[in-house]
Amino acid sequence: MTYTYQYARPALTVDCVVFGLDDQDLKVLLIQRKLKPFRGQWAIPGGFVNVGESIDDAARRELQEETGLENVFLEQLCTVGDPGRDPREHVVTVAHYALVRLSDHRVCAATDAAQALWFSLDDLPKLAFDHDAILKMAHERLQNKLRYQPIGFELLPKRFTLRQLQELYELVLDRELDKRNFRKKILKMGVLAETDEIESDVAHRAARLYRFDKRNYLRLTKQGFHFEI
Amino acid sequence: MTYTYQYARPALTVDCVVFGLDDQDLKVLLIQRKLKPFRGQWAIPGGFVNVGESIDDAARRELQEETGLENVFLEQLCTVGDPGRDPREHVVTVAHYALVRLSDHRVCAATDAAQALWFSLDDLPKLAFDHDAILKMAHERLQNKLRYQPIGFELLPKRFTLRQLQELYELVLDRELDKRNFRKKILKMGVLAETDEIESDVAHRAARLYRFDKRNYLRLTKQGFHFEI
DNA sequence: CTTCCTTAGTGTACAAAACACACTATCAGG
DNA sequence: CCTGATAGTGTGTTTTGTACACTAAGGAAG
Repeated sequence: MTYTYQYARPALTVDCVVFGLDDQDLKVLLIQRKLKPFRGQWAIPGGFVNVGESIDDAARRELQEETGLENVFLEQLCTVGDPGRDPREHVVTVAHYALVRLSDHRVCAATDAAQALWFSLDDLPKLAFDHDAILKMAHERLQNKLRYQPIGFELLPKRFTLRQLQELYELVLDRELDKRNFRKKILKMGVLAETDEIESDVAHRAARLYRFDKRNYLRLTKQGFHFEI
Repeated sequence: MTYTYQYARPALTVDCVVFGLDDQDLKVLLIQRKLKPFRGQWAIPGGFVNVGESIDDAARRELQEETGLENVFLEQLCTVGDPGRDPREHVVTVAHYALVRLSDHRVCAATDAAQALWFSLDDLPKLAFDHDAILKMAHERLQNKLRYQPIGFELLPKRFTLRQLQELYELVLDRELDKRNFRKKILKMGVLAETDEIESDVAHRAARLYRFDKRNYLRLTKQGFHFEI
């Protein structure tokens, strides 16, 4: 079965840069390509958009098929379509980025890919296509967006300590933050809810666990509140 | 001549929301469609991406063909591809937004469109496709981006008064700003260069003309400076 | 030439937010 | 019960934001 059109069409794909936080290291999930071109090389997960499928659906489907990930934070990044970026033909891709709780998604099945592995951001292999450029854009977007949108929580367990949250910000923004000022600021916002639990299995005083109070965040946002670290 | 593929492909288009500032009113450039579907209805300019053409090139080409505009500020907005958005078939579009100096581009030729006209944002006609949603997104993006990127200058003449600049911000952000605080803030940034000209043809004291000092802005940015109103 | 009208251009006091900084409390483990 | 490690807390200083009103300049009209 083939499909014929009056004019030539670029192929359309979706790709997804998946970030995860692993014991104080920001990682990216890469897959090893099973098929040509760039067979055997590492790449960010992605694939072709089906006709009749929305862009968002396609991105989630491909992510699921290639890495097993579902129900994650996923957002569009940008669309790149330089004619030479795929050696086969003109392929336009809608790049996305995703944030996952590594604690929830320890294992990564890989049906369409040879394997899927987490890589530290400063120890990346050579990537297929222009995926290094896409990854760089995704990282910059994450750094920017983290400052003025409460998306960092997507990288942490549902319940986290203030220290974990601070370390996340220090890691992604790449600068140290003052502990007291950080706590003051984030607590005053009113977007964190104290839980009645404390952390366990630590060889020192256990810290209180908090959760992101999304309901209250949305309420505040409607009143003109603007999240910012 | 036809083109045949092994799998069905969505069609790929680019669209562009063009903003212009006309004597203290933010306007959008719309074209009246010559062809089906939505023939005769108003739409934002756009068209199909050619194979072998980058997304940015396609957007600029379509903008030129349908409105005559060239060398304008143009940036990607987002990509939408819900299957039902075009009645003919599955069409994915990469939406853009552009900012133009109305003073420089008074006339708007229209080769591919029946006509092109500027509409005030609060007096829009019914739009073809999902262009109302795209336009809304573009407007929100403009409002947000204007605050932390020096893109407002793209809407003003090359040389402008501080009052014009302030009015632009008041208009787009939809709130009043204090004159003295605004001038203090923007001048202290060091991204404006005083020219030796003053405005003419005004029935009151003429104001000094400034220009955006892009070179200095880039220099400051490298040193960690962050533009913000 | 004088007056009127309209906008240009300027500074200060107060409030709020950001920032720098160090000690005591708690808990597990040996 | 001592050690080691992190939790948790407040204050003073600096910087930034905000509110606010008058004089200067120049064209228009008489």
